[in-house]
Amino acid sequence: MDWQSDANDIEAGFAPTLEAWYERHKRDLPWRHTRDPYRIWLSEVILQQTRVAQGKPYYERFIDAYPTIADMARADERELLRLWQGLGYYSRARNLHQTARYVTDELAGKFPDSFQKLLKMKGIGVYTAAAVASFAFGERVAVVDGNVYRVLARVFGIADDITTTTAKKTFAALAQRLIQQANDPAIYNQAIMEFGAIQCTPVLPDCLLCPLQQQCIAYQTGRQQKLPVKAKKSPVRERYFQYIVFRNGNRIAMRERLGRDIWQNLYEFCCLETDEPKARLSEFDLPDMVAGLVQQGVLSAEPVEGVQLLSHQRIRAVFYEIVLPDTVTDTLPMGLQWYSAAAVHDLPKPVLITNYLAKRFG
DNA sequence: AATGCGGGGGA
DNA sequence: TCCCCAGCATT
Repeated sequence: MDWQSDANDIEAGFAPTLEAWYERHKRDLPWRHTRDPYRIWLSEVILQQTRVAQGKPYYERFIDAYPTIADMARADERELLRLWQGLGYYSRARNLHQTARYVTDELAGKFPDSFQKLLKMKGIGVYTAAAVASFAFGERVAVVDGNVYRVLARVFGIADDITTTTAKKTFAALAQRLIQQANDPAIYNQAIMEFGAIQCTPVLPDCLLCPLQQQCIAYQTGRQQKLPVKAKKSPVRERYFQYIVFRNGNRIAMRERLGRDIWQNLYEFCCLETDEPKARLSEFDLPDMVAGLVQQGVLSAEPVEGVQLLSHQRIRAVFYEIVLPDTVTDTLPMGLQWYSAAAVHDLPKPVLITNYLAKRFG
C-alpha cells in the first residue's frame, strides 16, 4: 500500500515541520508572553473572526482596564461595551462579561482548565476551548479555525466543501491526528495558525519559500488557489414580478408558466418581470397587447404587494387588478385564458398566487 | 443545517 | 465589489 505509507509519512513530519517554522517566523504578540488563562481567553475572544492587526489594540486596552478576571467581573457592562466599540459582534463582549462573573463568583476565580469545561462557558465554542486548553494548560487538543482549514486542505489536497458538517468532521479528525506528533501542542496550534496567517495565505501563498512545498498536494498540482473549497453562499436573487390580474365578472385570466424557470407548469396571472421594484402600473412598460387590454378596463383597487422567499430567490410581487367590461372580446395575450372562480381554485398555483387570491377574494 | 451577528483590510 | 478574518449562539 504505497499511497498509505506516503500519506502517513507526510502526516508524521507535518507537526514538527510547522513547529520549527514557527520558531523562526512567529510574530511577537502580547498574548504570547503569558500562560494566564484569563489573558489567553480574552485574546481568543477578541480574535474571533477578527484579524490580529485589528484586535491587538483592543487587547491592550482591555488588559489596561481589567488586569484580572475579577476586575472584568466587577466592571459595568456598558463600560465593557464601550471598550468593545468598533470591534463588531457585540455579543462577544456581553458573553465575556457573563463568563468573567461566572468564573469569579461561582468558580472562586479558578478558570476552567480543560477543553470540556471551557466548552460550557458562554462565548466559548470548539475553537476557543481548544485554543485556551492548549495554550494555557498544554492540553493536546487541536484547534480548527479558518487558517487550519486552508493549510490542511492544501497540504493534503482535500477538496471537500468546508461549509459542510461532514467536511468539518474530516478536518477535525485529521487535525487531531496531526497534533499527536507535535512536540508541544501549544506551540503546534499556534504554529499552524500563524503559518496560515502569514505563509499559506488565502491569496498568493508564499509557496516558493514554503517548508512543506515538496509534500503539498495543492502546490504539486497547482491548486493553491482552488483550495480550500468553500461553497459560495449564493446571494438570494431579487426578482420583481408585476402581475396584471384581469377580471371579467367572476372570471380571472390565468396562464401556465412554461420554460426553464421557477414554478414550471403552475398557473399564474399575466406576469411582467421588471429589473427594479415597482409600485404602480405607470412605472413600467407593458407589451402592446397587454396595454391595449388594460386601457379598456379600470384599476379596481390599490396594488397589492406580496413576497415569496425561495431557496435562492426572493420574489417581490405587485398585483394590479384590472376589471374589464363584458364588451371586451379581444383575444387574450401571453397564453392567458379565462377561468371561473371555481376553475381557478382547482388550478395548481404558486403559494404567492394562492395567498393573493385568499387575501383579495377570501 | 441555516442564519444572524460587524467592521476592517486587501485584491 | 467581493472575500476573509484565531467563531458562536440560536433556531
